[in-house]
Amino acid sequence: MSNSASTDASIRRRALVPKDACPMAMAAEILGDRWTLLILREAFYGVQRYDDMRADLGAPRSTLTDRLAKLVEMGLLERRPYQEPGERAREAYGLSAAGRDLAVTFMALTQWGEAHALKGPAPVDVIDRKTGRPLRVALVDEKGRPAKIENAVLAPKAR
Amino acid sequence: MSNSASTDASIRRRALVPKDACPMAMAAEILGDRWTLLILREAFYGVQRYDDMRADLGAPRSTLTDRLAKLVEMGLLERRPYQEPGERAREAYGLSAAGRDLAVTFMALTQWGEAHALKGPAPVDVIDRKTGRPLRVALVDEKGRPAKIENAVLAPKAR
DNA sequence: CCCCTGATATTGAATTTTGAACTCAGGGGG
DNA sequence: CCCCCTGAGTTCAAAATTCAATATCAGGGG
Repeated sequence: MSNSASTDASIRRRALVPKDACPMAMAAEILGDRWTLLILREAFYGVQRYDDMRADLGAPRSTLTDRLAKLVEMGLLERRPYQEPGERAREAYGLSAAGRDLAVTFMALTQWGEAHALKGPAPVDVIDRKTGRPLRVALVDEKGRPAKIENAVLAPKAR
Repeated sequence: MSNSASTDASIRRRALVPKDACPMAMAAEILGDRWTLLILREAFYGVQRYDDMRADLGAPRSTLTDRLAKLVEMGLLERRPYQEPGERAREAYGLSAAGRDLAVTFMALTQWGEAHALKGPAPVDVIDRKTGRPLRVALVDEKGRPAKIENAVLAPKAR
């Protein structure tokens, strides 16, 4: 993936889209925090309770509380009341629709992490519940045909 | 995308993979920082010079220096000497192979950002240089056939 | 009443980030 | 020689955030 203006030999280059109008930059402002990413990971694994998240992540209490509140406020997580037998009512945290829409992103991150961080396969697969086949994230064109990342270039939208 | 053990009605749930063995968590440790994401975005837009990045991002100098050094150390960016006419030798920062492998992730993030942050289309497209067709990130099975995220479930790998 | 678990808040120390200023490095020009 | 310039990096102190330890609160049960 490269900028299609790369025939310009100058080393000086500014981003094609200013930060304030760039969806990628805006997403980075929301997601650019370690604990935020780790909490969303927990949510994708189906972990919903504060104490379970804390046990899995080793997050400081006030940091976890803060980030969960922010994720709820931003609309990525939602609070869900629950009550276990013999216990009082509490609230769990589940992915909202906007949060669930990050699934592909988190899968892509996982694929990258397998190659470059863990340097080996993850102990879990994502499979298609209907077909049983393993799934991954890839680049496709508008007809769903596979494409190669090496052929991908950025271009201003036709207007 | 859900955990395939979701037939278990208990609200108590721990992540299927411990944080230390999870490629997603490991990637989050590397990428879970606002400036890091914004700098990588710059790199994907082809921006390589310190001063261009600083102008685009408004990053404090010491923060930009720090993150660039870390990205080089982690192997996502590499330093490239350059010299403009009438100027001295300097160093630019370009994506390494590992950095380029984040392209799909950053495209996925962009797609999410379009829907949930910017709430409209980005002013640029990613297109296939060979076909001219716009490209996007999607879920596919191992034969490249499209799959639906709603059918995606996590499952332990067969062993 | 007490105990328990689980969620949130508080406090102070430690760490990180930031804005402002400074430094350094080469090339060019007078 | 000196000065200027741009660009990259450093330093410093103030501001902000994070973190560990502790405190508080909330219901259910005994």
